[in-house]
Amino acid sequence: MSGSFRIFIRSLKYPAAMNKCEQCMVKQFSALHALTRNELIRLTVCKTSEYIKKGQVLFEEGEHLRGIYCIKKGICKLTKLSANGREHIVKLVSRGDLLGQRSLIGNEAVNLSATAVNDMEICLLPREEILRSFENNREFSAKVIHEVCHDLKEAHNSTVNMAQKTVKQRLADTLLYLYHTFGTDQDGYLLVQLTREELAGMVGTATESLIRILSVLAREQYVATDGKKIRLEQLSGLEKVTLM
Amino acid sequence: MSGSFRIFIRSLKYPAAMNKCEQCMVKQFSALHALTRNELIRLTVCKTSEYIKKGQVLFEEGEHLRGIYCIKKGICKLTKLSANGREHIVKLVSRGDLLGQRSLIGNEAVNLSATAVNDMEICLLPREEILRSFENNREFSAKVIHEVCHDLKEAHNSTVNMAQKTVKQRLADTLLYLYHTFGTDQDGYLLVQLTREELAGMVGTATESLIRILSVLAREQYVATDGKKIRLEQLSGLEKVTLM
DNA sequence: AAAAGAACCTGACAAATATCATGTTATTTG
DNA sequence: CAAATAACATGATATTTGTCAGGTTCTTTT
Repeated sequence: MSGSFRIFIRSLKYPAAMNKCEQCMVKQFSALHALTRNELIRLTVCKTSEYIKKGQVLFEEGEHLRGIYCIKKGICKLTKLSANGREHIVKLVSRGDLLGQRSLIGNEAVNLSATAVNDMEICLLPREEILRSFENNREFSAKVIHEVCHDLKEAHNSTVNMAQKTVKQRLADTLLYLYHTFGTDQDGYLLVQLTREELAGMVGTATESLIRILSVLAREQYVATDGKKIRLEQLSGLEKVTLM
Repeated sequence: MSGSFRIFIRSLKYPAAMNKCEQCMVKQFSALHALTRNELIRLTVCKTSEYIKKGQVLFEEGEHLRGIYCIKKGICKLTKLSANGREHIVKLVSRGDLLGQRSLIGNEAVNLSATAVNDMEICLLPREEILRSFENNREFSAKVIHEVCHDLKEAHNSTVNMAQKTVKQRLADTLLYLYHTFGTDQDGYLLVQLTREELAGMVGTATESLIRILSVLAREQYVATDGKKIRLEQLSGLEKVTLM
């Protein structure tokens, strides 16, 4: 009781309350949740916040990061340039996700490029500070490792899907993924709006092929499109498509 | 007869020297290298050794492992059954590699099946003991995590390759991988001998397609085949193929 | 509001890959 | 060793996907 009173007083004195890691709601979605109050306070003073415009690049394949990014707002695509010059989207990350843990832990250059899909708000948590918590806070490191392990599992699944499924199946997979991960607006349209080229980059196909097959799914009543907006009409039908 | 009797006596008195983790050379290739003498001694008493015949299954997708496997001898394929019933080979592991770290750390069922590609010798290091070292031995856990991070990077690369490269390019990749990872015999033939079906499972294609394209590479003088044996004739040529 | 550029779409065709059928050669097994 | 089985190989054909070329529509800029 008296504790929360003190906190209230302090937040009056330092009005930039929204920028304090201790009070940031976003951390509850990631390993940062395991950080202690002290660690968060230390982070607050050394982190930097950034606004990233849609289309802007956070970092590119081969760079060395200065820390890990915590996404407060917006969605970001992690891509890799293929030998034939196409941009393959390996993963989408959004509010609450961390970026760059693998490179930090592995002490390597990043393997993927990160580009904002819409306007973003992110914090850069410096390398040294995060590594310190990683060393000293067992719960934090366990969560980070857990996330990496989960990513690895997903990546293996994804590899097999790319190798064994048809474009139509992969598109159905991708649409269901977007639906379940990012949800829909009031009218049932997917909240993430990707260009056809980006969708093709996720599915792993040529843009023309993607457009064609999306319109096949529309003709078959599984989805409805309205410009860039896509609505899934028959989840069960799409799920059947993914299994052939 | 008297020989095996003596061995029997000795194994009672001095539990078979070759089976002591402290003296096992294989560990130098993996994170186990970081274990202390005491940890190794504890492992020696609780680990179990197994001989696995070619074709035998170590574990299957969905199982819960009782620990991690350390491969002393032989090669093992990690596979995943695709929706269309094909067996996709996600990775090959061999002498010195560990198996099941991800599942152990993530505390999940394994995502892949493991099958011996040739006769193997493995040790099962029980879950509790490994987890104890993982908790208490900083160097060990760091190495394990490092390995998982490396696997993740590889898996992402693999996903992009599956999505963006042609079968011919992927086959060239695979052959070069087998060459660099497992080497060749005196005559220059690849040491790992996979069936065409297994090769197809690595490349992610139909067996017939694999056979056809392998023979194209042979016709183009990049490789020479002699039954199951494959020799890479022009590394630089194959490397060019992988880049289109 | 016109112009420019990006995104979207479709047709025609080519290339890559899968599938089915069938035969041959190795390898394993009774 | 013969028989059975698995592995390998190739042709014919169907299907899937990519590429190129030409449009339309939407968005942004001037």
